[in-house]
Amino acid sequence: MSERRKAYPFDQIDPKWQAIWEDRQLFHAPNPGEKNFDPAKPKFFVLDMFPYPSGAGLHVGHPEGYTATDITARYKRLHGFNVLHPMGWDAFGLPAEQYAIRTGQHPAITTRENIAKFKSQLKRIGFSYDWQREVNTTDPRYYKWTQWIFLKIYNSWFNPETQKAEPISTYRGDDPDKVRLAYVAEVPVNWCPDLGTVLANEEIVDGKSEVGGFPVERRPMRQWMLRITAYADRLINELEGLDWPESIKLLQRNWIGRSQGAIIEFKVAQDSNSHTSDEVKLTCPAIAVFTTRPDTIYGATYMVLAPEHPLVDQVTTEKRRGDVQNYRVQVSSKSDLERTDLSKEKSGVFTGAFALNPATDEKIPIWIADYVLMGYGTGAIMGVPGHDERDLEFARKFDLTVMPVVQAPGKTAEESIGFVDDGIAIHSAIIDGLPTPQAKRKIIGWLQEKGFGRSNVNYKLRDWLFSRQRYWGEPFPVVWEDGKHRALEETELPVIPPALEDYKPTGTGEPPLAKARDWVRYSDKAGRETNTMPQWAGSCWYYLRFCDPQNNERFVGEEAERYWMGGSPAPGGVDLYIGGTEHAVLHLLYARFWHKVLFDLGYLSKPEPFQRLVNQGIILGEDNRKMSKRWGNVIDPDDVIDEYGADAFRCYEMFMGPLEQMKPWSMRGVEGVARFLARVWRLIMRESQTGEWEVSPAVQDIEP
RNA sequence: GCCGAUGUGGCGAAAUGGCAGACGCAACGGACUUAAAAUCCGUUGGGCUUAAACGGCCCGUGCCGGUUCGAGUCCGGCCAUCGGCACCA
Repeated sequence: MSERRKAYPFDQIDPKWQAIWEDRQLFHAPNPGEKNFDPAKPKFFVLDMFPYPSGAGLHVGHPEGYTATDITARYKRLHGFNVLHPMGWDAFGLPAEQYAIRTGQHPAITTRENIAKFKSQLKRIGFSYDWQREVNTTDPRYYKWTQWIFLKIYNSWFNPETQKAEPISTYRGDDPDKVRLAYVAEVPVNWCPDLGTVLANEEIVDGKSEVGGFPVERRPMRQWMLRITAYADRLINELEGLDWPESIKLLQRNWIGRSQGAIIEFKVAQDSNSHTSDEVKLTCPAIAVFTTRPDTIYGATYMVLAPEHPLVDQVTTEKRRGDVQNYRVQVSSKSDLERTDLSKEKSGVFTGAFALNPATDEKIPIWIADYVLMGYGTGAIMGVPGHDERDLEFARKFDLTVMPVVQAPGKTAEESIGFVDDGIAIHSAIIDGLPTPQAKRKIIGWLQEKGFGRSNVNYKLRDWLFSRQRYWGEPFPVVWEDGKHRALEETELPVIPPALEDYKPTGTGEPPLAKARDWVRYSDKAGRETNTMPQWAGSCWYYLRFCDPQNNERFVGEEAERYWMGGSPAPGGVDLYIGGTEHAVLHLLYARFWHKVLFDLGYLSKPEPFQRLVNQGIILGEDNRKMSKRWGNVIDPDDVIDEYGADAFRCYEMFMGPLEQMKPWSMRGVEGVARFLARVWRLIMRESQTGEWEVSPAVQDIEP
């Protein structure tokens, strides 16, 4: 039984043209200085979010965005652009390492095999990538430069005067280690016992690890941090000129979470403490709070510290010490997840201490409660139950004084309780009668004058926790000597990880690299840093490497960078970047941060990497559920191409509906597209008696 | 709770403010075939008019209102679904 004849002979067409593309290297984009480079052509940089080459191979979601960029690339080439359309591999990562733990096979081998599979699948679909520019983040020739960029970050500080990163040599203070953009800190981190590593805030979803969904706990550990908070304002402001979906810009703005407000110092009332001594008076003079509503200070009738606040022990009275300790233990035993889950109901305990409201001079009680988070602001708040929902709920539960100090339009003072928007200040002495914005300005001025406070901007964004206790990642180009860290010289790069027999996490938080004693030993006195960088490191700059992937002298050549990333008069940077929304606050924020540091240091032409961003939607299974082995609804692109060919596959990917939308796969839809293509084919071709395709007699040359 | 997106046939969907439903799926009818599959051709939003066909008419883009000669499209207010954030002071 011979194979059924294909209505459209894609089995002949696909390989024929793919071989021709390959032979003639038709999709290679020449760099300035290369032969065939035409300076008259404008450039166009079309980028896909490069994949992690997993063992499972491509799924139909990958080629959706890739098809869209490929169409754009081909269109732009035909319109006379020099088009940079590259592909590569974000290949450091957990699955290869976990496979290594199970089988002992080195992750580099697994990675090489997976890349080969991905690459052959992409070629079969017929994408017009410039394969001469392929990059792989796990290649020492690539991560040498990832480490080099880390050195640049380490050897820089953020100058608040210029609002720019500068070489650390320009820093005039006494201890440069305090201001480096890469620094070591003992901080409460997200420790994931199942993964045996710490994770960044951005990698935690609902109190669980984004990868694997394992529980995450807080514990203090010594870790490498990157000072991304220094760039908070620029990361918000410079979103402005970008052609990105509004929703993604918003996600980033919210994640950075800028709030304009004031820090106000509340003195602890001296006679409030039964065991008050001179010592306490000296060591515990005031508690700082952050508020966005300094104008409501006359309504601050109590104060709350986070249970973990360092001053809790000092202010708590002997009588209340037992209750306070119990509450703190109770809170600390809850995971972050439980803490937010059970948070509907307010809880807290009185410390027995009182603070002085600087505006009213009234004594107000100091409580601790877990609705105040140590990680935000100063870890302490002034409670204004009249004009904050949470404070009102707390005050009602514990019977604290509620006072209206902002009058809502058209309401009486009493009716204005619970009003949280801008209104008119009442019962507020010096700011009485002022609308909220003026009241804020005036009270901040007054607080500043009296030395009680100052205006302040606060961010939700935390510094980026940059070290991982893993094997399969970039080693840090850092050594430790006498308890101090020291960066290696550029000439010592790349730092290549040691061969290991056993890749297992130690479980203690000590990285697996620590097991390689010989490797760790750098000199008689110095030992290597054994943490590795997170997977995001490689993807933070891969688009730059695509501009000049084989350069051994520099992370990217100056001329190549200017040409592909500069792009005057166009806005510059990557002209079109397509990928999923899942990277909205991860890759897309981190990459912007690195880009800005390199820009400040003079290595790049433009402050932003990705000018235009489009998010593709998720492709669901035929049953309208997310594709997953569990549901058995996963579509393998190879199967589709076997049956219908690359053209039908690609056409269907684009035919399904708007790129940005979430939508279900349909095999019948693929079939329909295939029939459509066959009709187009037969407009020109017909099958002869012997079964050969020949030009239809209906098609004739016409004399011009 | 806050923010964002979406809402059009039986289904996936299309439509610079200008003939709503292109294209595809499914369904139905037909051609080819001994027959079926495959393939090809045709019909297909709802209703009325007509013996039937042709033709003609009315109603239709979640709901209510507005702007406009004209609204799926623009504006205001609801409702529903999906997604993100969520004690952020």
